[in-house]
Order: sequence, then C-alpha cells, then structure tokens
Amino acid sequence: MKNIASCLSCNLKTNMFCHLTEEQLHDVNNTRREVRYKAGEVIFKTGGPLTHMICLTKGMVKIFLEDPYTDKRILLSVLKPVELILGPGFLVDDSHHFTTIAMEDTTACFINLDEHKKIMETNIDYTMAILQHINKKVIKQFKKMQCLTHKHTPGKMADALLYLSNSVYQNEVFDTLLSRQDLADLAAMTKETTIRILKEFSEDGIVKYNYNHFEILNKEKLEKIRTSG
Amino acid sequence: MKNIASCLSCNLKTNMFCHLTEEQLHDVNNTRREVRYKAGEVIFKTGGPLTHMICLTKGMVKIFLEDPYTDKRILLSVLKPVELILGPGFLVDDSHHFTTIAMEDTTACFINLDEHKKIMETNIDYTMAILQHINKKVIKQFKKMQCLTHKHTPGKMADALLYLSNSVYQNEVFDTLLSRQDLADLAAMTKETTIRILKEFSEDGIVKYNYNHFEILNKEKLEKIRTSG
DNA sequence: CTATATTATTGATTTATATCAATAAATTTA
DNA sequence: TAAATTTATTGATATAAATCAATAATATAG
Repeated sequence: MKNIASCLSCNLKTNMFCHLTEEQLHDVNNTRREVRYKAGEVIFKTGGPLTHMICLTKGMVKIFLEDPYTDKRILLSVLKPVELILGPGFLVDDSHHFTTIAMEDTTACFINLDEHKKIMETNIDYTMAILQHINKKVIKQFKKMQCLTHKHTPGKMADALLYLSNSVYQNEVFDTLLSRQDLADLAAMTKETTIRILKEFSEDGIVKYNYNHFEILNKEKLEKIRTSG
Repeated sequence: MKNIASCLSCNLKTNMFCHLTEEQLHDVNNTRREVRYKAGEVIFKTGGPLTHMICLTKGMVKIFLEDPYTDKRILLSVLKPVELILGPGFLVDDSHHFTTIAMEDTTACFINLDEHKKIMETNIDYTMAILQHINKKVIKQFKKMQCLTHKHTPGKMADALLYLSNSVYQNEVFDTLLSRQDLADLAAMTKETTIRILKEFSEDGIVKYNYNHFEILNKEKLEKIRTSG
C-alpha cells in the first residue's frame, strides 16, 4: 500500500500492484506493453494462448463465455478501468477461457505471465491479493449461475439491469454501449425477450429508456422482481 | 513432491500437501482434526463461517449451491477422496458459498485456515498448487454455466451422466448414491423431467438403469446429444 | 410385519420463452 | 444524400419443460 504514487505514475492503479516493491513495480513497468483498441476489437479470444494478463487502464470491455459448437454466448461481466484481467487458464492450460472485447476506445497494459509468476514467487502480499481477486470472481460466478439457471426472464433481466446500474455504471441513470443482443447475452435469453421485458418494465414505471439511455425509476421494485424471480 | 510417503502416512494424499516441508506437514498433521460423517450429514453450510478447509479422505460428498430465498439448488459437483475443499470465501468474506453434504460414511480432515495461510506465506509451490486448483475449478464452472444456460434438457442430462461416468465413478457402469432429485439438481431441471429423459435414453438404448444402478451403453451417442444440445 | 413416510414414476395440463417472420429505425457505406 | 447494412421492435406461432395430480414402489418407523 506504500507506493500508491508509483502505481498512479504508471497507470497501474489496481490494489494489486500496490503490494509490489519499487523494484518489482519498475520491472513490471519496463516489460509491460500498452495496447490501444477500438470499439468492437477483440483483446483476448477463447482458446487462444494465455501469455499475458492485462491491466485495463482506459475504456470498458465486455467478457464473454463462448460455446465453440453453437454460437451462443454468455456475457459474464462488463469491466471498467482500473481492473486486472487474468484468466483461469493461468497455471492450468495456458489458454483463454473467455473472450474479451473492447466496448469503446480502450487501453490495456499487457503484463507477461512469466514476469507475473516471478513476482508472485517473491511477494506473498501480491499473491494473496491475486488469490482474493480470483475468489471474489468465483463468488460472483456462483451467484450468476444461480440467477441464470433458476430465475425466469423478468428476474434475470432485473438482475442484469441492477448489475449495470450498481456495479458497472454506478448510477441509476446510464448510457450503455451494450446492444440489445449484449443485454440478452448478459441475462441469458433472446434479444426479442429482452426487448419485451424492457417494455414491460417501462410500462410498469420501473425503468425508462430510449435506445441506449436507461433510467432506473423504481429500484425497490426491480430488486423485488430479481428476488422473486 | 519429495515427501509423498509422509503424505500417505497422514492420509493427506492430495498433490497439494506434497509441496509441504516435513515440518509444515508435521504442523498440519498436529493441528488437523479428523471428523466422521454419516450419509446425509452437512459438513459445510452456505452462509456459515469459513474457518477451515477440508481434505476429504474417505467417502463421497456432494457440493450444492443454495438459494436462500427459494429452495432451489444446483448440484455443482460430486467429490471423492482424496480432494481438498476450500471455498471461495477464503480471503474474501470468510463464509461458505456452497453446502457440502456427505453421501455416505465420510471422513474429513479439517485444516485451520490460519495455519493454511501461514504455510502459503512461506511455501510458494504450495500456494501455486492452491491457485492452480482454484483455476481448474473456475474452468469447470465456466463449462457448467454454459451447459446449464444454453443446452436443452437432453443435453444437460447427457452432460450430467457423462460427468458421473467420466469424472466421478470413472466407469461406464456405476451405482450412485444420488437421488433422482440430486440428478435433477445436477442438470438443473425438475425430477420429473429427469425421469422422463432417462427413460428416453433407455428406450433409445443409450443408457440402461435400475434405480441407482446405471450403465452407459452408447457413450458416443450420449456425447453427441451433449454437444448438439 | 404392518403402517407411515419418503422417493420414484406416469400422465394431463399450463406456461414461459424461443423461434419465425415481417417491419421499422438507426447506422454505415457508397 | 441515398443506398445498403445492421440493429431494434412487434406480432403470431410452436414447443420445451414446468407444474399439478395421482399412483407405485421403496425405505423407515412403530
């Protein structure tokens, strides 16, 4: 936590990197590559080789699970700066298990996983922070899995909207870069059903929207729909 | 890997513990508690305090995700000895996020998480093995999530049967302690649908079963059903 | 060894949601 | 700016799977 200033200086503002020594931070800073993406561009692709983790320093990205056989996808999460993206293939099969796509102009800092592993081996605070980061994701996944398998479409859509409002945009009013199909993939349903449920929510005065502009008008009701399912 | 003999001596046969020094293994061995369970008894309960991890040394257990509001559950996995069970609440909120239930006479070795953390802090090989263990689980979860959200009931049931045959019982012929409701929870459907699909599989000569005795007759066809979905 | 409770099975019905098809709006390209 | 393409919306229909209800089989308790 001591070297937050240094973290800021290299745009690696994650809590993670604040566990590094000045020397380690220097090493990371020297070996990292900054890559810029435009909206829609793929950063990581499922099945591809996992050689780096990224620190997202600018722009939002969307994380998809993809089925290689069907073209069905689950929108797992929407991530915003500053966030560390390290796939579960690390230490397992060195391949990507999700696809990462830039939603807008995005800057990602690529950090070599050999370098990362070397640091883990000598910096236990950092390693524990990584482990904590992973465990937090697992807990979220558990909740998502329960939501998607047990709730009906209104409950799933309520959950999706509350996720966007609470966790992503952190505002009751937000403009999203997600398409209707993305929203559908987030809530695991078809785009047609997404549209119909949004309309219902609108008619019930729960949300107000126009294209990609959304306003959560009645959060309590939305939470109720999420809970009751 | 050097001290496999010592691992065996204390029944902690997981690869994990083979990374420990003699001294660390000794410490674990001295602080661990061996607990015996009967069929149906709860080992960990969702929401309960996470103070220990367990090393399952005898008997199979089932791992459930539980929804506190509805009584719907997902049977996440069936674990058999020797397996380490460490919930994602570790380093996060120190609470259980899944429920662990003994399926038969079971022996579990409780290892204090403070002790465990202490060892992690001084033994990087062990820590990396833990991280690998967690990442492997995450990859499995991703697959499960995709299966449960996108496949139809025959595909989900095929997946469940192949999981039991390939990963749990490691045999085309097996007797399971899982009830029809458990199978339903494994494949995220109702028990009635489970029964109907099993019957269909039986009529098509894909599986043969009688109560809890199952035989996979046509694995290729079952795999095809899983894939096509 | 019967009575009771639990689990498994089957059938009839309902319902949620996907699919299909057509149109409308918005965005991109020429 | 118009044409073409993509994305969004609406409606009609089909269908998968849940729910409800009843019976059968098995396990447990008295």
